[in-house]
Amino acid sequence: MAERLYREIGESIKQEIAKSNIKVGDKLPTERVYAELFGVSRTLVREAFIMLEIEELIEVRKGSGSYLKNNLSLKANNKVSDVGPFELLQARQEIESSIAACAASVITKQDLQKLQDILDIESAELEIVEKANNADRDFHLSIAQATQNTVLLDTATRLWDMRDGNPMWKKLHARIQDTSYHDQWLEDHKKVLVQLRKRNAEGARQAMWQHLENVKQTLFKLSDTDAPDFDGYLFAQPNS
Amino acid sequence: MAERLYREIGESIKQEIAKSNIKVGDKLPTERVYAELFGVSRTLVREAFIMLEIEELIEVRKGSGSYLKNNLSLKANNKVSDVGPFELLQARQEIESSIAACAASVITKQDLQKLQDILDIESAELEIVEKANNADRDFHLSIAQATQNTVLLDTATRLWDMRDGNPMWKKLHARIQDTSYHDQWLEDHKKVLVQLRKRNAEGARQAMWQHLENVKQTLFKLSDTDAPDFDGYLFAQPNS
DNA sequence: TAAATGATATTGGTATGCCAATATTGGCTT
DNA sequence: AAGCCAATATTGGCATACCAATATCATTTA
Repeated sequence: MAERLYREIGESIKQEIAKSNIKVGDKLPTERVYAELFGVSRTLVREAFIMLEIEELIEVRKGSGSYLKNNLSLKANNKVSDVGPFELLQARQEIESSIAACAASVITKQDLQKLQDILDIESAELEIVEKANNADRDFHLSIAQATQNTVLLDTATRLWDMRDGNPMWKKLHARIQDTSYHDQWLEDHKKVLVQLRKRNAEGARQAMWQHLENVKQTLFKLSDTDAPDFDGYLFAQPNS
Repeated sequence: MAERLYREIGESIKQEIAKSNIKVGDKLPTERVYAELFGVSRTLVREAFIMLEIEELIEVRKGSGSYLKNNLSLKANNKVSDVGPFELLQARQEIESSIAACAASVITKQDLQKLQDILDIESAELEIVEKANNADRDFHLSIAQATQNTVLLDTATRLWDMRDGNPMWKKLHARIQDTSYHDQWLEDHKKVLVQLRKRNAEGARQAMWQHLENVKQTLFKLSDTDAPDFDGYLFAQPNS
């Protein structure tokens, strides 16, 4: 529980909008109306409106009212949890290796230093799962950031959000924590950094590709040997 | 102006966090502290916190406090309209060429036929801008679909939504409609399809890369010659 | 001494009230 | 009758005050 109330109100408002026949550009009921409708204070409705505003669903104009900005049906709430870990890994292998190649040619000394720092943390905190995980994510996303292309960073972030929000992945990854595969991956990361230092685009692409190939193989073995409950998530197996 | 104050406060708080040495997981100063610091009411700070919470930057716990959830520096600006056309094209070049390579090895006969049909439409309706545009999108997204990887399709769709929702891109693209660059691009598309038919991954990658390179060059010329208002959107130029 | 407990402080949660910007209305002028 | 303008209503913006959950700490008790 402990869901924040403004989120609930926000979702309720979305439903109300969906039920009504409000079109894009139309004016919404006022904050006061929703407040009375839901039996809460206007403050809460206002907070919910802020949420919808940030989601670019509505536009708020002082003294005038609030207006529907985007079509609610295009929300495209991708069921993150429906994506299999291997399908996601396959996509990451394609995209992140390209990102690594792209980063290699434009990466700055500061970025390289930052990556080195992250690797230091990673090797120091290797046994603390939480920390190692964060360092892992930081390493990959920092490379995306080094491309100086916000779209690439945005895309990579999205892929990692998919991973972290995926229950299947958590289940799979939980099995690894005892083993020492993190060592292997740390070595992979180092190899990637070496290529980035050399500003070798194809080398970086290859190193990142191999790294994610290793991750795929590792997880595949684990899911294959003692996890029959991953059937149906294997359609995008390694080396497809 | 008319910027909503809570956004300003939110950005200020981000700066404060950046200046401080608060790490992920650490507790942030309380709402009251920020309120006094900025000389505003706690309500506003609270609204700013909601914004940061939705951005998944912080986590708010009742009675306890607010905590840094994600690394501030890795947060991408998801403001679609803020992304320059060339930055987006650069990302598409990286990602879509990888997608083409991936598709080449798993593409089905049906997919190939579908692509052929789209190209037929494209060449038939070449002069009808709207139709040509749709066919263009269909061609690219169908390739993504051919990978049989929903994450890749989702990513590609996202990139095209960014394009179509971008006012700058519309402005740029409007200049093309009179010219016959679509011919060139149709030829590019045909070359991509040839490589896909051969199931030549590297060939498909190269063809798609070259296609988007051509698009970049074309748009770059146009923006360079008679569109001084695209300054600031060119930081991700071709061949960076 | 250490664990349990209850009082107190801290912190986010919610409601109410007034302010400022905008929209609407009604009367006046032409 | 049409258009302008002022009075008024509507609506979101912001601040203050009090509530509830959590944390902290002093006291008690085994």
